[in-house]
Formats: sequence, structure tokens, C-alpha cells
Amino acid sequence: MRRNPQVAEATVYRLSRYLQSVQRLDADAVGTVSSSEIGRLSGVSAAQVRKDFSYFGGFGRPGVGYSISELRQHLARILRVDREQRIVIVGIGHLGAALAAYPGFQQRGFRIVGLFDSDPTKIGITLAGHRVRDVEELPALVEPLKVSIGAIAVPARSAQAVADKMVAGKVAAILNFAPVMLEVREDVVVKNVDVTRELECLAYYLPAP
Amino acid sequence: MRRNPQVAEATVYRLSRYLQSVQRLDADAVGTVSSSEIGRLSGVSAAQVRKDFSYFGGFGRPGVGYSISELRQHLARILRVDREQRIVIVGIGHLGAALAAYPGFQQRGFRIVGLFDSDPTKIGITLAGHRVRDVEELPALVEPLKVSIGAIAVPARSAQAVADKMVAGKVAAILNFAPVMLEVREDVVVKNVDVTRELECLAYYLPAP
DNA sequence: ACTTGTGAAGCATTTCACAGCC
DNA sequence: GGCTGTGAAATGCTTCACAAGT
Repeated sequence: MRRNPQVAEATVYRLSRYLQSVQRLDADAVGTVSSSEIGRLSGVSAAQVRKDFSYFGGFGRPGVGYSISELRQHLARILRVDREQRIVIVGIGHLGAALAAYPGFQQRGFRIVGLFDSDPTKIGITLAGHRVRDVEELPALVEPLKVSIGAIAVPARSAQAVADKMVAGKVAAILNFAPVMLEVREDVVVKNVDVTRELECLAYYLPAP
Repeated sequence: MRRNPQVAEATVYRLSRYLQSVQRLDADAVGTVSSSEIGRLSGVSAAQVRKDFSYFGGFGRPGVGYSISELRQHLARILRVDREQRIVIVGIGHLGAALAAYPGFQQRGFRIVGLFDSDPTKIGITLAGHRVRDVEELPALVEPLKVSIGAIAVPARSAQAVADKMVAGKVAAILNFAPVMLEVREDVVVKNVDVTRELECLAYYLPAP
């Protein structure tokens, strides 16, 4: 699962926050930034920031800090968003349509290159500049479209079948919005986003009635 | 932040997975289930399952396992989903509309009781059985509507202002879909869902080009 | 004087392994 | 025989604190 066994998933997650913070900074082009400033912007301790960077060799100058533009490049390369990552969305319901229309992906290096559904009333319609294709065509299109990540936005009962088609087409990673555990070849990385789960976890912290 | 300092956030997250697994089981009404079976269904070790349960006193019988219906009740009570939790959604764009239409919330104890937006062209329209209200009315409506959780589905630039209104109205928790760190009174629990961040974390595990 | 990078210490979480119960 | 509940060991993660660089 992990590309580099000494780097924890929590570290990767924070790297993404650092990148977000640094990108906000970059507009102002201040030139240099310290680990404590990055920590403040990201809600993390300065020591944690430096430790996280150190797993990748460290890219600051003692007494000075980190060059904002270099830091942004380093983080983008580590997170593989220094190149375009191409994604397909399967399941053009409310959620799939919302994802297709979301401008935030393009802004951060992700490009939607295909929409798929199995519903004949949806196949053929155009959304956010893409014609919705039959999901049966998906396996054959992953490679020509150079897809690296597939997003699953179908109901729980069809999610595994969609995942199988993605794996058959050789996507490298899957972002799964359906509330089920997918079974995939172990070299395929899966991440789940389950809004109901997040609500349940929030509810735990609610005061007693 | 934590209700019970000896229970980690990761444990709460797993409890929600256990509940999901047990609910799938409950349909079949097998009567009893073992920690290893729950673990298999949830992708967790059997020892971890038992340890997690033990934080709440343990509710199994040695040699037998866990009564499925009792387990479901225990988990639901711990996660506070044994009672209805009432939520409002602010921001009726693509995402907010998708959330409002999602049937999975109601099925698992969450009830949407209000939709809000600041856009005059949206205020007044009806969606999933709810009339969209002006977000300015939100603070005054949290208590009468008995809202415990507020969901923020507005653009990043307006998310903090919405959070402030929620806090003013005294919601207990916020689910934030905007890619910004919210500043709130520290007794308000915030969880962030950032799809772009999930994509970035996935991209990290992608094979080199 | 200020900041990075990093071993070492401190803390948290997970796994182990087994006593006790059905 | 099989399963739970739980201290103890093992592992993993974060914070500390300081040498070294600017």
C-alpha cells in the first residue's frame, strides 16, 4: 500500500495541507517561509513540519527557512501533482455530476477525462463538456485516455462491479464514494470518502442529550 | 475535542465501520457474531475489534461472541445515532444539492431539516422537499429546528462566515466541505471533507511516470 | 540570532498472548 | 473447543532539544 514504508499515511495527508498553505502564500510571493509559519497555517507543530520534510531529504536552509517556490515544487513532485493526473468519474447521479462540475480539481492538477454511467437515459448526455459514455466501454478506454485515477460515485450495490472494470482497465488508484469496502488487486490503491461515516464520527463528539 | 480522552479518533472511525458491517449482518439476523467475523467484514484485526469494544465496557460473551442486535444498539448509542440527529446544509450548489438529495443520511439516523444559501436566485426554490432559506436566518433557526450538525458546502472564501453563523446559532458540530481551515470556538467539533486532498493523497501512491 | 535537520525521548496505538468463561 | 477481555510487548508516531548551518 505505501510507496515508501517509512512515510506514514498521516504524513502524506499533512504534505497535502502544507502544499495548500504554501499555494496560498505563493500569491504573495514572500520569497521564504519558516517551518513554524507553515505549521501555523496548516494547524501542525513546527517540529512535525520539519520532520515530515526530512523524510524526503529536507529542502530548507538553516537560519533562513524554505524558498516558497522551491517548496511548492518539492511538495507537488512528492504528491505527484507536478504532472497532470487524469481521472474518470463513474456514476453520473447527483454526486458524480457535482464532481464533474467542480472547478477545484482542474485548479490543482487533476483533469477529468471521462464520465461513465450504465443508465441508458444518461449515456449520451453532455456534462461539463464531456459526453457520458457507457460504463461497459470503460476497461478499453483507461489506457487510451491515460487515466490514473477512477472515481466511483455509484450506489453501494454496483460499486464492486465498477471497481472490477477499473482494475481490468488498469487504473492505478480508486477514489470510492460508495459506502462499501472494495476488493481489488493489492497493487491498486483505494481511498474511501464516506460522508455518512464522517457524520457518525462527528455525532460521537456531540454532547449527551 | 475528545469526549473520552482514552478513545482515539481512529477508534471512533472504526466503530462506525463496525456499525456498518453489523447492519449488513442484521438483515440476515444470524443471532451472534465473533470479533474475527466483524474484523473480516470491516478490514480490521480481531484483536483490534475486541480492544475497541473494551473501551466501552465490552459487550460480548466469551465462547459465544456478540449478539448482533445488542451490538448494533451499543454501537448506535456510542455513536449517538440511536436518536435522530438533525442537520442543515448551507450552500445549495452542485454539492449541497447532491447532499440534500442523498438518501443515505435518512437511512442512518440523520435528518436534513433545513437548506440555506445566500444567492437570491436560490432562496425560495424547493429541493428534496425543503424550501431554501436565506443564510441570514440561520443563526435564529438552529435552536427552533433542533439542529446539532451543520454542513458547509459553499466556496472556500465564504466558508468562515458561514461557520461563524453556525457557531452563533449554537450548532454542536460542523462538517466542512470547503478547502479551508475553519476557526471556531473550541467546544464546536469540526470535521473536514476535502475531495481534492484525498486525490492528492492517492496520487502520492501512484507509480512513478 | 535565527532556523533547519535529526537522534533520542516520550507518548499513543496496535498486536500478542493468555486467563477466564461459555 | 472456541471466544472474549485485557495486561504486557511491540510497533509507530510526535515532540523535544540541540548540533550545525547561515
